[in-house]
This record gives sequence, structure tokens and C-alpha cells, in this order.
Amino acid sequence: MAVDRKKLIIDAATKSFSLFGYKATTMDQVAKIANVGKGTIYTYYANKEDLFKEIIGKMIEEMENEALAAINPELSFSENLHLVLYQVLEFRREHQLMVKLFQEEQEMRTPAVIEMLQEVENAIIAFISWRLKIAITKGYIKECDPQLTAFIMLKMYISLIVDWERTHRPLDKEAIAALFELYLIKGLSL
Amino acid sequence: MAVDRKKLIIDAATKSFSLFGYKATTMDQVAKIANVGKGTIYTYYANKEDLFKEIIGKMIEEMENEALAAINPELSFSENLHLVLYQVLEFRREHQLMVKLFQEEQEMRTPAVIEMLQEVENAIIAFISWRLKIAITKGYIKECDPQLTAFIMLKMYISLIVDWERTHRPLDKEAIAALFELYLIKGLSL
DNA sequence: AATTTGACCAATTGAACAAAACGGTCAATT
DNA sequence: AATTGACCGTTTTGTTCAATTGGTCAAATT
Repeated sequence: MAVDRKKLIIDAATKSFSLFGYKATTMDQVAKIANVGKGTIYTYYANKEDLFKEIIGKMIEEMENEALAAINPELSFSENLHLVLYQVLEFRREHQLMVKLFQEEQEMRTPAVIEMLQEVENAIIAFISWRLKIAITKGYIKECDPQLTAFIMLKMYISLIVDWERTHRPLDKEAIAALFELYLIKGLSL
Repeated sequence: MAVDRKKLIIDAATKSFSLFGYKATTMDQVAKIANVGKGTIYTYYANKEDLFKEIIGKMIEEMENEALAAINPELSFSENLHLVLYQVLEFRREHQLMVKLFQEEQEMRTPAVIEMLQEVENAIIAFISWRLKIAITKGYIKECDPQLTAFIMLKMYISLIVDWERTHRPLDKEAIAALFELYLIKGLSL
């Protein structure tokens, strides 16, 4: 085997999507960066969106691995929850492709991008939901709908980090952990 | 005094903003509906945005009154919190002007509309924050930053009602109250 | 004299058209 | 059998220009 053209294509597309976003990435460009004829791309992927899906899929896998790696069995459930969610949002903030896609979602509303980001959100919720089920079984937390609870947790976390920072000074990692513990785990009642 | 031209203008503008949104409402149209020369509008308001601001201000007042009216002193703090937030979101859902503005915000991203909706959100948060301060003083709930807590409450509430409904079957009023109580007041810890 | 008005102005918008760029195909090439 | 890029129909982009817009102000009205 001389060169793995499929890998060349994925690498080229990942680079271009990260640099220019989905819409601004052309198949000609991907072919050129990959040093491959445009037709070759279509022997591996049915269309542009299909290529995009594969790359997002790999990114989700990567994110899940990082989230799993963040879990520390020696710490409490709520501390781990914080670590995982923080890891996820850091991933969102640091990975060029992710940053570019969020930008494109709210600036250009590219349908394919909106769809894929929903996919990413679903994957995150599924991951948290999975950990919640374990926590409930082991009796670490109350009975609750894991799906809905994971949804609320992610939304609250995003609110605390992304939305709050839009109009106020950012909260540091410890402050977020404390707030999350207060609001969701302990509750406001005395 | 023959006719209150200022009131004619406000009524006309409110009607037009509610029917067509901010961008699609022209000053000529407002003048025509109000049966007033266009120049007259500019004796009361410096520009279109100024007129818009006045109308949003009146709407916020109306919303605050309805929120206050929803409070029932015989019920617990958390029940009242639910009533107020539910009232606010019902207002958002039912008032034609509000509906139109949310539509315009996400479809056309009109800057003046985005700015005013931020103003509305601030007013809601200020209102909840005020009630929270009272609750803390009276010892109904734990010490916490009222501003930040109100922010989180509104965001969580919007998540439960608006965002959740986008991909799942809607939660009824009682379910939302129970979830709000579970997540924010009691907490997930055993 | 004070208030109200709509013709008027500069700036913005959007319809219409042409040109360029796009995703995807496939006959020719390796 | 695998790879390619010229080619095709469609979509997007750039450009023009007339119509519309927010805002002004001299004239008309009270």
C-alpha cells in the first residue's frame, strides 16, 4: 500500500473545516490539500455532509475519551461530575474545529452545522446520562430521569460558563464547582 | 386638549411592532396608523429605536405587574418561585409583541431587537433577584448570590420549557414544578 | 406663537441580472 | 481496478440601480 488516501482526505478535510468552517470549505480545496483527485473523495464519501459526519464522529470519540480520562475514582460523584463537564467545555473552547463550528452556527446558521452540533450535544448528554445511571444504582444520588437530568446539568453548566461570561466577569473553576454543588447537589433549602 | 397624539403614536407603534416586528415597521406606517404627520413622532421621540424602547419599557412594567400578581403569600417560597417564572414564560409565549421579537431575534438578528430582549432578560433577573433577597433575609433559603442565582433559575427554567420541548414531549406545569423543586431547592444528594 | 405636517434628502435596501464558484459525475487515464 | 480532473447543472456571489427608509425642516395650520 503506497499511501492511505482515505487518511489524507480526512486530515485535509479536518484541517480545512477547522480553518474555514463547513460552508467555506470546498471539495476542490480538500482535494488539493490532500493531494488527491476530487473524484477520489467520492469513492470514500457519498457527499460533503457525509465527510463532515465522519470527522464529527471522530471528534465526539476523542471528546468521550478525554471526558472518561478526567474521571478520578477516588473523588466523590459530584466532584467527578464537575471534572467531566469542565473537561467537555474546555474541549469546546480549545478545539479549533469546535470553536469554528459554534461560530458558524450562530453567524451563518449553516443547517449541516446546526445538525451536527445537535449530534455533539446528544453525545454529551448520553455520556452524562450513562454516568448518572451508575450513580443512581450505586446510591450516590436520588432517583431521577437520567436523560432529563443530564440535559439540565449540561444546560446549567453552559449557562454558568458561556452565558454568564457574556455580561459578567468569568467564574473560576473552583467557583463553578461550588455553585454546581450548591444548586444541583445540595439544593437551596436549609 | 383635543387628542393625545403621543398616545396615538404609542398605540400605533405597539400595534405595528406586534404585527410586523421592528424592522418591518416603518415610521411612515406608524404615522399613518396613528393619523399623525411623520414629523410629529419626532417631537416625542428622537428616533425609531427610542420609540421602540418606550414600548418595551411599558411591556416590562406590564410583565412585572403580572409576575407580582402571581405571587400567593399563602404558598411556600419555592411554589411562588415556580408561579412567577411560569407567569413570565407564559407572558413570553402569549404576548404578540414578545413572540414577534423572539422570532425576529433568531431569524433576522436585528441588533435593536437583540439589545431590547437583553433588557427584558435583565428586568426579569432583577425581579427574581429582588424576591431572592427577601427569601434569604427571611431565612427561607440558603445564603447565595441573588443575581447569579436568579440568572441560573431563569436559564434552567427556559431550558426545561423551551429547549426541552424542541426535542422531547413538553413537560406539564406540575412536572416542571417538581423538577425545579428537585434540582434547585432540594438537590440531588440523599 | 406653538404645533403639526408632508415634501424632501441622504443613506440603505433589495430586485434583477451576470459572472463566478460550487458539489457532484463520469469518460479518459494510469 | 483505482484515480483523475474537465465538465455539467445549480447555487452563490458580486454589481447595479431604482425604490424605500429614517430623519429634517420650511411651510401650513391651529
